[in-house]
Amino acid sequence: MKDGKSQCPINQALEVFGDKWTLLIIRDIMFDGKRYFGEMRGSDEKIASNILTNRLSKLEELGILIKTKDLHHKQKNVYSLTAKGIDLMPVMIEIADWSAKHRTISEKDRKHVQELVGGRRILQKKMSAVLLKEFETISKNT
Amino acid sequence: MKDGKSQCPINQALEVFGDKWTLLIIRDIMFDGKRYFGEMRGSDEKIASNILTNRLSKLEELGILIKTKDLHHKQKNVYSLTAKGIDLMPVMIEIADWSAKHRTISEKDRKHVQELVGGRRILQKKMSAVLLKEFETISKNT
DNA sequence: TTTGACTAGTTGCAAAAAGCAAGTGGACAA
DNA sequence: TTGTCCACTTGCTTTTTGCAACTAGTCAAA
Repeated sequence: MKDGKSQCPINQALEVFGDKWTLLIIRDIMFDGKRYFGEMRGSDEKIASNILTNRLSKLEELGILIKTKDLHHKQKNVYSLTAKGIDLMPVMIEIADWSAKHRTISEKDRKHVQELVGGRRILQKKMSAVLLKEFETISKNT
Repeated sequence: MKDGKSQCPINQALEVFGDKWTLLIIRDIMFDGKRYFGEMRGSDEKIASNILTNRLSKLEELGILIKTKDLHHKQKNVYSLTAKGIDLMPVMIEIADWSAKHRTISEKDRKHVQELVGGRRILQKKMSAVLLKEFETISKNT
């Protein structure tokens, strides 16, 4: 235990996403195809812009996402998941599956979760590959 | 969306454990065999007693754990996971697996995580069954 | 049966984080 | 050049967290 912080795997993960907002941002990019600050700001949960700025920069520092300039709109940044971020997909899916079983969610989401869980291997790999390709493309151009 | 709260499965879950402490408490019970207030208070992360009280009662309200009296020590309470809490095991294991891959954890923990992930079906089912039996026993006596 | 340690909490206060609304400065399109 | 959109920033209030001290019931031993 260094810095008074435990090295327990659960605690190590919670130091990254043990808060109300971080996983919602990752969800926006991973499942909802959002890439811009404004798109994420517009999500249902209505994150405040200062918090969003804070979380995006933390996630960038941690190497979970990368920020690049949009080529067509200079004032816009594109946020994409890195491999480290994409690897959170199984976590996200298990969380969603638990919610589908024990919390109130919409029928549409229930179906979506079922697909992800049922076709875990196929669909999940496919989605991961798409995201990873995007990340690699971006990495090359920077 | 009711009460301004989104029904997204990720958000629904985060309303339960989207904070720094809740999953650590569940870890203590699920993997570390802790059942008493004092045991959890003594964990490496040093949760404050008022926060622990607060989280335990929230988790009880949510039906994720139940609080019963210890028969041999009247002043002690026993906290056990319900089926709803036990169902968080896949989430916990995926989180631990992600940490093993991307964060700093001890060799001992790494091995433990490997066992859990590798023998997912067998070991996980076995552990779930033990916890569930404990829960059922307790449920009958109350 | 008194003593002292242990139990699960509670209380009060200070510090940190979150939430809100308004503002900023650069880019863009007309 | 004017107005709009963009990603933030700033200042302030409210909420949450963290800390330390305290309480009341329980227990085991003297």
